[in-house]
Amino acid sequence: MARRSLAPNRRSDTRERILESATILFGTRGFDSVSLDQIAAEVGIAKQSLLYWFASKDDLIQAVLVNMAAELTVVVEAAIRSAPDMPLDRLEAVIHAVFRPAVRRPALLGLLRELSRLPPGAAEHLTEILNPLVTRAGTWLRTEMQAGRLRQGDPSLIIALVYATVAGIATEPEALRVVGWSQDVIGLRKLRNELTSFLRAALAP
Amino acid sequence: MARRSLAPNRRSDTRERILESATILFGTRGFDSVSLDQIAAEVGIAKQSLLYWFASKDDLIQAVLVNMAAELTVVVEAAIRSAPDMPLDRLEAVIHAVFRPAVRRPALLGLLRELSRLPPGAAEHLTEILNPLVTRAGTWLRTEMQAGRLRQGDPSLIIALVYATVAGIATEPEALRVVGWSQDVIGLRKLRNELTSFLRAALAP
DNA sequence: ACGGTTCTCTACCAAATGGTAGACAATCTC
DNA sequence: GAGATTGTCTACCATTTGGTAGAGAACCGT
Repeated sequence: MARRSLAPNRRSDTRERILESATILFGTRGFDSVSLDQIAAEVGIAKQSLLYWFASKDDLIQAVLVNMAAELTVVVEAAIRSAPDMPLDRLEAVIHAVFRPAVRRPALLGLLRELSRLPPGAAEHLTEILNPLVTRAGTWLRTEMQAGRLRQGDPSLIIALVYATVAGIATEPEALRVVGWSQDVIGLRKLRNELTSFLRAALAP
Repeated sequence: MARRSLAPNRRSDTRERILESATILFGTRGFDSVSLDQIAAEVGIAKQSLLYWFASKDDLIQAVLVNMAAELTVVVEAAIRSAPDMPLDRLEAVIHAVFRPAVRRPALLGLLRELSRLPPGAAEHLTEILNPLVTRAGTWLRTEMQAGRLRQGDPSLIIALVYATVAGIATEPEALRVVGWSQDVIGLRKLRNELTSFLRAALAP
């Protein structure tokens, strides 16, 4: 076995490799559908090595979720900071920023969806992490609405609607396949443009 | 056991009770996360009685999916037929019709989402059933766009976007909870109104 | 009344699952 | 160089899973 010949110690990156594989598998197939053996096989280690880094499957799930939340917030915050001031343009910038990682790594938003399936309380930690982002978006929407630069509406529900649209598009390739969409470069650009047009129209005053 | 005292024969409705429980469980928690034992327990029968009606778990899944597709098409077709002629009003009528079953039985749209998780090919049958509905919606959108009564865009992707929005809202109570939404009568009405406003704005010319 | 059909059940089973115990080797500390 | 630490592994284990075999009760047609 190739791995055997490597020095096993010395600051192994095993933990991160496990997180990466687990993110993809959990995000695309769901927590219950993916076994520790599968993840270990994907990484190329024994299950017990995995359990050395994460004491239990629940531990691994938590770590994967925290990781994903951090990654998402980084992407979104960066996009917000370097975005133009007009709300619709800013929205489009964020979508542009999120679109590539979202479509190329559907697991990220897929994990967010999996939250509903976690035993109640297990997602508390996550919502705490994501809450600042959500409340910031809420107040921002509110002020822009009052300034007449966005359509009037309930900011909280608007957030949920935008999220549902983006997450749905990113995580349900099957639905896109049914309507005859092709996942190539052209298709991706068309999809992104249609998504931004859709949301611009939905939010324009 | 109470059930024991009933006559076991005589046109039992066991099959439908199994389908109903399986729909709810599969739709809300996913296929892999629900065991036959759980479904049987929910129905109040032994697992082997379940396996008498459905030869395997895959059989049960297929039956549940076909059932769901039929139910959805009935609701949608009925709403379309008894709807006004202007496209935005018609859309709103369909949403009104779908909204109650969708939110009160998230399992229906949840099942649709689960399709992505099925082994490739297992969903073929379903897409065949739903395809007529999708293509009809596509041609309808196209003609309305040409008549200038809807915003221009790619009809197929518009369908996917609308579906993503509705399905996401209906199947992710967790996301709504995060933005502080409450699932009571008032909340439901507010959500429905916001959803229709959102989609009207997104599709208006 | 009685043989076949329908329906539900108990008793198992092999495979997969999450997890424990502990051996063993490379490395670090001193 | 000795001993502790770190990281990976093999060998198990109890439980759960989807599924089989087959018994037996209630009903049906004749």
